[in-house]
Amino acid sequence: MKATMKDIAQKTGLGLATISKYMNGGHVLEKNRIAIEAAIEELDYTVNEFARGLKTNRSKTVGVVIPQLNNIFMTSIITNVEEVLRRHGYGILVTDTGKDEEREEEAIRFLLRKKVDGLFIIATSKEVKILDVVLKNQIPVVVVDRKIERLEGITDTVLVENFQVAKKTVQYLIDHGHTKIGLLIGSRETYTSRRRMDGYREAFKENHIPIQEEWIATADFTVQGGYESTKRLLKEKEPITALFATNYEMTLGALLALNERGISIPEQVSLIGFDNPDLAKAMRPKLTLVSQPIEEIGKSAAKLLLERMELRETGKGKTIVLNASLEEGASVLKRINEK
Amino acid sequence: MKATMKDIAQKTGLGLATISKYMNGGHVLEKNRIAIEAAIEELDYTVNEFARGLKTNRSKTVGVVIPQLNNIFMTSIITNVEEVLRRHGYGILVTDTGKDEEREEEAIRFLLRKKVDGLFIIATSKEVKILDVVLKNQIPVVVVDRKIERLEGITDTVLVENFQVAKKTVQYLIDHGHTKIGLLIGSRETYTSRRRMDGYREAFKENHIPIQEEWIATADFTVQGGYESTKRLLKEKEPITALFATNYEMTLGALLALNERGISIPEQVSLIGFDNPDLAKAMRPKLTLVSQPIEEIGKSAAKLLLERMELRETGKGKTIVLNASLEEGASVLKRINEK
DNA sequence: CTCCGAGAGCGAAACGTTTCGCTCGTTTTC
DNA sequence: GAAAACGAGCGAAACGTTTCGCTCTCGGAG
Repeated sequence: MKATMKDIAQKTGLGLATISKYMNGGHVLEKNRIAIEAAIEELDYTVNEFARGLKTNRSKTVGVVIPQLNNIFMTSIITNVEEVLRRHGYGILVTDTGKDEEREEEAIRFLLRKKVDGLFIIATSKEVKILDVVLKNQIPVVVVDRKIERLEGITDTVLVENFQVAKKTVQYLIDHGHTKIGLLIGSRETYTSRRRMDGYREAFKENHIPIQEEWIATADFTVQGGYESTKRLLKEKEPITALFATNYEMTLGALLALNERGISIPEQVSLIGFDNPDLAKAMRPKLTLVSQPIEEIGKSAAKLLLERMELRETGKGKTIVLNASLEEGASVLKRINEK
Repeated sequence: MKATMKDIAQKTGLGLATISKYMNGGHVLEKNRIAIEAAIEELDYTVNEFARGLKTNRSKTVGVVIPQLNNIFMTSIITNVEEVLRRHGYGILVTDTGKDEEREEEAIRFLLRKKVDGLFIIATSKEVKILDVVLKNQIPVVVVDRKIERLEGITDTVLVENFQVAKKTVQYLIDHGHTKIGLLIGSRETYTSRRRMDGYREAFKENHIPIQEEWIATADFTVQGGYESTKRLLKEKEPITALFATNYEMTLGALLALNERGISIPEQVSLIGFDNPDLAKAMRPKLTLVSQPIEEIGKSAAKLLLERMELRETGKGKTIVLNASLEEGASVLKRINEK
């Protein structure tokens, strides 16, 4: 039915090995090249990836393990990873763990069976034990966004400097006279959330300002969570004067809640958001926010993995730390007569 | 290195064919079954999917072609599709076309090379000519959410009844005394947007109410677009009294814009949103919205494709049309003294 | 007691590549 | 001008499955 290399060899009068060589970018005589190309065109030949894989043991496919797909940050990373990899002939097999540790393990096992050449993971569980199996199979892994402590120095990692930027952001609020600052984080277990929270705490500590634990709200990384937590924060006895939301969805939720309550930004409550500069710029007042280099995260991770796969290394413990930046808008009020 | 069937055969003293039979769910004698399982365990054997694929010509992988990943509707579908397919041993190869027709074609060609067993597509271009090649290769295609007219009766399709629900929604607004109704759609080219817009027009027509073209705003399916378009609508000379946003992101954008302007819902402007009942329920006032059966879309599409792949059919032109429903909240005001 | 059929197991031939170790002819080098 | 070096092409042996057409065994029907 479908044409094979043998057919091309027959048609051109060349040997099988020569066709194979051509198909893999090798040099053949000009006249043979033309003949081969003509035959390919005529027979509509394409390499059979199964046979190729059987010989080379590469699928030209990588796995992506993500906690949940309902989140702009995650999907932006996927988009960028996909773009870079596809350009290099790699497809991405996406799996969603639904933030469940068991499903995470299942997903990775599944990808292993599918013979992926490499793996990206934004981890759900702390240890991700199953990754040991992956590494034993010589499959390179790039850990993205959430560090897996026990694998430091073993797998490659791409992270954002969350601690410093969070600290700096809170410092910025403190410098503007705020001491009652709400914080919206995803959960207390997630690496990035913890880092951001630690930065928050550190800023308070350095300024010798006491923290109220109620100011720290876990909002599940969702719009809804941000909305509800913000409402809760507004009801606290010690009313906050500023709010820092640590992802895009929670930022939207906070905005909705504040607006709905008729609380003006920044006059009554100052707000600092996260990600998505486009929206922030369009808004009035222009939103001050922490901007992560989302595109770069995906692209760096992709390039790192590509390199490992090309060289058939499993990873060298290289860690790329990217900086997020605080982009000043007009959503933070300078409080003068603070007491 | 890695164990093969031959090793299992050797270890158990059985023939290769018997092991293969076992691996594919065939019956073997109890004592052999035990021996095989022990050997598999001991040698840590797994089937080599490349070799299997070479023989069977199936990759147990399907392609997913999506216009853009930054959209809850799209990602929810992927999530559901992935869940169902993975349970059946299929992986999903996700490609993002970035709403570009050329990239859409490229993506499909790419998936073809990757030897996917089936394809889901939420189409970017109107014709998607390249699908002819896919079908010629006997690969079943399920068209999701956006009908491809020329393939009616050829590929299977899963759609939402957009026209009726949009008409009904607008009728609902009209019944509540609104005649100046803004509409946020994604673009004028997209199938779903057109259907929703047609429903909107039809409702006006049936009620003999004139439409102002300026009320129809294209907002690119994004929060930002919804936000900006809503602001624009609020500035029109003929001020709208109601707004219908036709996806989740644009709904959020509209909410932001309305709240920011201090326009109370529903007293000054009534709002009907789209998708994501969770947020809608949490909000005050509870948002009236059109709810699409997102989970069902993904699951139906997945089941449909699974069936085709199992039976090695390429599709029979079956169309599943799911109903969206109007869920009443408190974000629409009944205008009494309309004139 | 014989015969038959079902069930289990087997051997070997594919599937379509890549790659190793050759040969052969042409070009370069001293 | 001979030897060496090089580039191009080739044949054949893998890679690890599935599957076709067998054989063999055993139990039950007649």
